[in-house]
Amino acid sequence: MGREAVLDVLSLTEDHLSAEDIYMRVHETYPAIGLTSIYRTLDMLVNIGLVYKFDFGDGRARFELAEGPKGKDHHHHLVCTGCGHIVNYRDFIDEEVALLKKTEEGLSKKYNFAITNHLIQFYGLCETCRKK
Amino acid sequence: MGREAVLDVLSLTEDHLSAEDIYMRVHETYPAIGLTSIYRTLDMLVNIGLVYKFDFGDGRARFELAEGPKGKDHHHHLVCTGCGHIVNYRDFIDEEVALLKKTEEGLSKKYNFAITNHLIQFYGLCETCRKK
DNA sequence: TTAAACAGTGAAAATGGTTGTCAATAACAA
DNA sequence: TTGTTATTGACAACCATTTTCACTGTTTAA
Repeated sequence: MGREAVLDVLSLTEDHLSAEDIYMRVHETYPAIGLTSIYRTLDMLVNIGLVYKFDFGDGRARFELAEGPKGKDHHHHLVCTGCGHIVNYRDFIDEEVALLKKTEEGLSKKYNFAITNHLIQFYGLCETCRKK
Repeated sequence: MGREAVLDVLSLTEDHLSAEDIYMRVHETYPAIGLTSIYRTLDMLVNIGLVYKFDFGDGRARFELAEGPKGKDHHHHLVCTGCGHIVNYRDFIDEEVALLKKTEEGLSKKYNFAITNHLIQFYGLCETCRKK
């Protein structure tokens, strides 16, 4: 089963890998694996909450390990619309999360939603792309 | 030119239309239009900032009119992962935006980004989907 | 032990939103 | 008119993802 292999690959990087990125890395140590299984495994990992699936607008889904039990590694994203580079930032998170929690409660009540997740992303141009 | 037609369609709804949704609606009053032109026009409108492009995870891009000059209609999204229903909420926005602005400044400085945009979405289950 | 039911797998084909190509036409300039 | 350029839509190509399906190994039941 490739579950372990996929989790290993994801735990070794800060990058946001696409399904094919993951496939290629797993393939190195486990050449029998097929792309289909990668998709299947990712789908399953996302469903049980071990992996997050993101869409940064470049036409392919990207994956990252969900943070541990205490939410230690929680972060948000800063996306360069020029080159696609993504920064995981962990500053400001505390304030953001506090506000989000408050907002979440208000929204839950008003719109009768059971909120399970949130997404915060900033878009802009990184230093390099700004100079072009 | 379909620019006006596309903007008209978008200004008449609170929904988040896909390219094909827009195509069908424009087609009613402008049957000569082709889907290619819709994509081209949307691309252009997104580039000049008149339209926002979103991805809510259902495999197709969705579009909405950018808010007016004073940002009067600014809102964030509440997405039901069960049925895909999207709520535009305008409550809590003031606090959120204030914090975002502050965060934006910090991130800009620290990571040397020229931030142009942000995205906030909450995910969960709407009342109907929760009962299933 | 044997056979049937079942779960897991990868290759290949299918799907479907989006993009690219290209010829036709319109708009404009010389 | 003639040449140049910009817009357009039909259609083909693209490509990430999903579906199908045959094949395998494993468990279950008798």
